[in-house]
Amino acid sequence: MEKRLERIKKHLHSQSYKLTPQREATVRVLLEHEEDHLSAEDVYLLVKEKSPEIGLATVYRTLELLADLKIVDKINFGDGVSRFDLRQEGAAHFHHHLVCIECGAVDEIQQDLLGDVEAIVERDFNFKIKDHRLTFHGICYRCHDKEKQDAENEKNTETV
Amino acid sequence: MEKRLERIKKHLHSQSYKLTPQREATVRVLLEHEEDHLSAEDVYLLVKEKSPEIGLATVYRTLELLADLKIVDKINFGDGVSRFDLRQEGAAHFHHHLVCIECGAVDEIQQDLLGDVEAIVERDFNFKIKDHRLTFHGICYRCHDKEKQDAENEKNTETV
DNA sequence: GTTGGTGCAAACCATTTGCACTGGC
DNA sequence: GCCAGTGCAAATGGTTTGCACCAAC
Repeated sequence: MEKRLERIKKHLHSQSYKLTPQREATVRVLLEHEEDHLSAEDVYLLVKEKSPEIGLATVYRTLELLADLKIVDKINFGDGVSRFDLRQEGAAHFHHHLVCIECGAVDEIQQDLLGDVEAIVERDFNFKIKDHRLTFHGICYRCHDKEKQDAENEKNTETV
Repeated sequence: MEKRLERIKKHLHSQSYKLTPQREATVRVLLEHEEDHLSAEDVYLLVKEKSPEIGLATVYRTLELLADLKIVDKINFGDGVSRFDLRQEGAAHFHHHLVCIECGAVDEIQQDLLGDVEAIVERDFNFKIKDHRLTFHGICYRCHDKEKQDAENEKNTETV
């Protein structure tokens, strides 16, 4: 954790930005909630728990800065808020998401699935790919299991 | 064109919605600008050219309705506005986009590239896919060509 | 003392909503 | 007459911005 913070600090310095206490607090929250796809507001509230004096605008400015530096990815699942996701270190590309349309859960797929697809796009469309966004919408394994479970329970109730 | 309008009308009727003049005007704009990835505001302005009395809220409500009925797809390229795209008739899935980070142009890929990827996701993550969003960000062939051209011109100027 | 960064409040802007009105069944 | 649909204006809510202030070099 500290190591990644240190690397982000260097990354900022390399572009003549400072890792101020506010920025550090924001980055720490992101590191501690790496799985969570937090919105700016979410980040703000979590930052505030430890550093109450910090302002919402600063969090927004920090997230924007981090996105510019490609330290985080700004993503959008179509629910009116931007979410921020730490990029895997060394990952050339954005990871993918599975959004559950039942419960809203968002799971991540780190593995690169698009190698072949990208080759096709670059060749057939003469398009130089720099990044991509891939999101699947559907039913996650939890809701899937739950549905089965509910069906079971239903059956048991009937037989009582 | 009329045929598609007719089918959309039937689609609305099948869910007990009417194709009012305002809705028809909105759908016509979408049909006439199928390639353009219009924002709600864009649609509104175009609708207004022919039907000045129409209100912005109505356009929003119509677009929302069309999205609910899966007649259009609501998409988001990360620039703060939702865009609306007519779904190809009979297309089970959303088509893909190539967004140019130089000139902002958005091209479409209709062909289905994700068959294999979807199979992997369904199997490995036990995730029932209902829809997907795939967007590539990079340099389009136009900007690519233009850069080459510019380099050429540069060279010619030098030798003059 | 200049400058990058911050906090606050106000501004912004895409989208949604309340409400009175209307036109077709 | 009822009710879906509409237009307008006001409200909403996430995000950005203006500005005074501060802390570090």
